[in-house]
Amino acid sequence: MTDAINTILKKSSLSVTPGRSAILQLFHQSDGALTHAVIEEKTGDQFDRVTIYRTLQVFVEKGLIHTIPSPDNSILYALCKEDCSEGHHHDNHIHFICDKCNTTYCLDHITTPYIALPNGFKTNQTDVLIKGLCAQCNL
Amino acid sequence: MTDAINTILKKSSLSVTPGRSAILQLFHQSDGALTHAVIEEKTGDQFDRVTIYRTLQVFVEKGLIHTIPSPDNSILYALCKEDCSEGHHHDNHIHFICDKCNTTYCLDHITTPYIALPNGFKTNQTDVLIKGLCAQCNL
DNA sequence: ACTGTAATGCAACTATGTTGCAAAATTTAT
DNA sequence: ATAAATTTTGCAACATAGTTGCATTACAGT
Repeated sequence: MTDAINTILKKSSLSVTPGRSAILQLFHQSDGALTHAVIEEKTGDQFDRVTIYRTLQVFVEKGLIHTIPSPDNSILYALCKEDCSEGHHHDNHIHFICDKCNTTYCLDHITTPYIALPNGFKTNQTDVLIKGLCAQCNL
Repeated sequence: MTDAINTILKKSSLSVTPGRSAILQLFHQSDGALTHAVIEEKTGDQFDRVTIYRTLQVFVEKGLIHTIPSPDNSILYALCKEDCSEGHHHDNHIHFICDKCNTTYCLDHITTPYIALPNGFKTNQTDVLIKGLCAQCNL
């Protein structure tokens, strides 16, 4: 497992450090998106706050994770899929936040719809954020 | 002008104070969404930071303004339209952020599309955030 | 104008995020 | 395997955002 994680890091030409391995592994182990605070907590305060911030920054730059605009304005980070490359994110999928359990899912297989804008407006990127109940909480 | 603003405040059963009038007027004068920092600046530091925070909170509660999830995670506030009522926002329109001038527009006349979710998922609210170039910057 | 209620400003505090720099760890080359 | 060069880390300090309690002040209704 750790080997696979480290291979990903090397592929992105990042040096392998305990912090980066742990954080990337965390992402691969979780369903949903993570906040800085959650990462700090789940890594058991082994790593400095600053290290986590910088690690997340680097991961975003290298196309390993992407940020999700959230309604309560805490930055969410989630794994990118294969087609995200360094510098350019293909982040055209839909994000779903459960009102009950507060988990954020990336619904990768659902792509954002085309939305016609008024004259003169040009779309670069479309983010869709749906709030509601997830399959687990909707039973 | 100020009279019209104060009438709105009274309709929402809010007491009329210089701060509330000024801030609500600011919203009615601007095209796009505003951040706390911008409001603080545009009111010329007449009002305490805390007062502005509390005013925005009250306006959101009363359905006068709504928050917009933004990609850079600064909280944006924008005027609600007629059909927003106390406690329940009908915030199903599209938000557009210009990459160049950074203005955020509420495209009220364009409603969010229906998006089919996986089995078990239930939609409560859909937010759409489009980034690109606005009519002014796309000339 | 007076009184009860609500809003304001101040101070202090928490949370979140950033920057510079020395120490430590990782990588690369030998 | 070792040493040099480069990166990363942790610490300290700082910057920005947002919250809370409380005394003072302003507002609304009579």
